[in-house]
Amino acid sequence: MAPKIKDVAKQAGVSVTTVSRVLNGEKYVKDDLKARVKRAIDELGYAPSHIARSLVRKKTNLIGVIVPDLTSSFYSTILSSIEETASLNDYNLLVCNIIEDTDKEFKYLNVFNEMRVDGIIIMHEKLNDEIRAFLNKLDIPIIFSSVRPSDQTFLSVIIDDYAAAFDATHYLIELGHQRIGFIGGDMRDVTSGQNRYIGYRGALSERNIPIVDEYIRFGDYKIQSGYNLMKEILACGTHPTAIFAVSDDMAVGAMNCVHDHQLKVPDDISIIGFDGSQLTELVRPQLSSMEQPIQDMGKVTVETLLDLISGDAETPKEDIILKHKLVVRNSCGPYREDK
Amino acid sequence: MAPKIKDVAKQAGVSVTTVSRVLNGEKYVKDDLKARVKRAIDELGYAPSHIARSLVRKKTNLIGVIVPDLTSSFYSTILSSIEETASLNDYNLLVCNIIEDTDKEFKYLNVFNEMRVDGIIIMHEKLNDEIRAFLNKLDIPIIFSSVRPSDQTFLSVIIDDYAAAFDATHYLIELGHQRIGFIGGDMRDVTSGQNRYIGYRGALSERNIPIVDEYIRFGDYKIQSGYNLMKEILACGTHPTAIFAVSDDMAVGAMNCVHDHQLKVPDDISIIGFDGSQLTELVRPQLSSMEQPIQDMGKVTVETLLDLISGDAETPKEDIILKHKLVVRNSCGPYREDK
DNA sequence: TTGAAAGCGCTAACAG
DNA sequence: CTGTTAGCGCTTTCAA
Repeated sequence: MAPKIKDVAKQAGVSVTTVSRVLNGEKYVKDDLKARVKRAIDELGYAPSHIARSLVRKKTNLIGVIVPDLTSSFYSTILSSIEETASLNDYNLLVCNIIEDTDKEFKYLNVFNEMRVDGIIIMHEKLNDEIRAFLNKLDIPIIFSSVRPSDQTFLSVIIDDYAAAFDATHYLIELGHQRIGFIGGDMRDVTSGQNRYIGYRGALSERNIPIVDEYIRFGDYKIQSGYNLMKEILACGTHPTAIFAVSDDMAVGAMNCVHDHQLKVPDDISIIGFDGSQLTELVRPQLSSMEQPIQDMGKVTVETLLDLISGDAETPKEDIILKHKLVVRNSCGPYREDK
Repeated sequence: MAPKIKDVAKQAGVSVTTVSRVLNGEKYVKDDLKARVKRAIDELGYAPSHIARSLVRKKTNLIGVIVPDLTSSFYSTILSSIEETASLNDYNLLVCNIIEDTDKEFKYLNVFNEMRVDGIIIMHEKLNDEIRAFLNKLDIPIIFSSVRPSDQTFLSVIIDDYAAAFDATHYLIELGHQRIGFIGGDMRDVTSGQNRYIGYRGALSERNIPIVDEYIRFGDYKIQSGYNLMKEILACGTHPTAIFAVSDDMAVGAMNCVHDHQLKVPDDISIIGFDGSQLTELVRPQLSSMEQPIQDMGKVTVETLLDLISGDAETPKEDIILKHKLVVRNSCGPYREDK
């Protein structure tokens, strides 16, 4: 059995209180006692039980994180940033990978509650009623990262998805494209689904470019989905000369589809992605993308959550909007007459 | 403050023991009491404290996981599988992303210890002396996944890296290639560094194909590294007609480099990767790869660790070797005279 | 400066 | 079947 504080006390010939004091770096301990305690700790290889500490301190230094898909380049990167920031602040991550599995999510939320985690980070916005109700009853600070659920009860760290989608589409228009297709997300998602779609339409409307329903498809943000939707779009009579996909994954899927149809990106079809994931630099041609500040998003999410946890007065009441940024690589070219 | 078991007991007019009993699904509780307790739990929105339970049960249902790089396709996939299996068995994951940061790893290992996690999964093999010593003193079950550290103290779930590398190289030879380059890993790593290298050499030797040092480079498994090493190899007078890269990431980097030099895969150079990560199907041409059973590896790792934790007699004393598998896609072609 | 003792929220003998 | 009670390993008054 691992040694306990009592064993250390005995070994050092002091009371447990004194041991506790040196453990917690308190001042009022004479140097010689402190030294004896430290030696005893070393000799016994003692490590304080975080469990016992949590019980009395009512603080676990645990953050529960709900990720939609660990294997996605976007989420794994943001998670990595979350982990880094948490670690820097002496917090640890309990991660749950829910793959569209609502039951699993609910179960984990319950576990987080029982674990008495200090805070919860959620990275998807498809909350069902059961979960929404549960979340509202929970008195654990909750923050959403990269998404905002439809009700405004919780704080979110996001970008302005409407503006970002608008700007991405605008970029394609500026390149001279008129037939611009849209590979969208889930319209049940406000931020990544609806807002990006509206932004796309907004940019076209502003220039009086007709909106062609045939060029517009919705999927699930994944590569395969991008591939399939692109296939449908290519089946249109005169297909678009440019595509705006609302995730890099979908954009890559679309690129692959174009490739498999013996067409060239960007010569035949320009494609712009969204997110700024690692994929952008990994594919050929490299993917231009409307990028979210992924690293920063993770960092800000954790820092804001920690403020929420510590009950800091300065904690923002409104969503935190980070800046998006167009990063041009090689997947978009000017419109060419002959195509 | 969240309600405690005592509150439930009072509300239901029973003792805390009875509440504890229905909480733990014990038999000897009369139905009417059971019903009253359940109602009280609902009314109060009571959730038992995992902290308190852990303290008395001496079991946390926590598994600490050390991942070298969360954003890597290989590790995020295996982590995803680990998470799934753990969740199925009511275990939760504490994840630590160490990015070649030994201090962070040491710190986390200490945290795992203080948290009294029930088991630890480690996915890298570069243990320094300090960490090795710490691990040996720890009396928490530890298992290595996808790697095996040089000393045999701990159990590993791996493939036969020598055989896999041999087979991959052999495949290229069968395609008629004689000038076969090698993009390797870190030679301090026994499994993914040394064994794969020896396997490569073994396959060449078997056919009496001379080993050309110029065609052999070592890196860090990442895309950028593969890119850079390929660049060096292409700078050789007569460059190889085929490349074996010991990670899919490096293989993709090499492919990109070939592409950026206006050469074609596989027409000019064949490339085979290693791992079987998601990247293989995402790039064009799709990458042939010597695949590890990633999903299964995560699953087996957790299941074996759980056996270790429960002290099952059947727990294997020797490393668990899973089967590798060559998956042919479009990145390797037959040797052509004209190239 | 130091220590004794109460208690964090729960489980598990041990009685009844 | 049900309740009393003693801890689990630590922090924290409160006294000394």
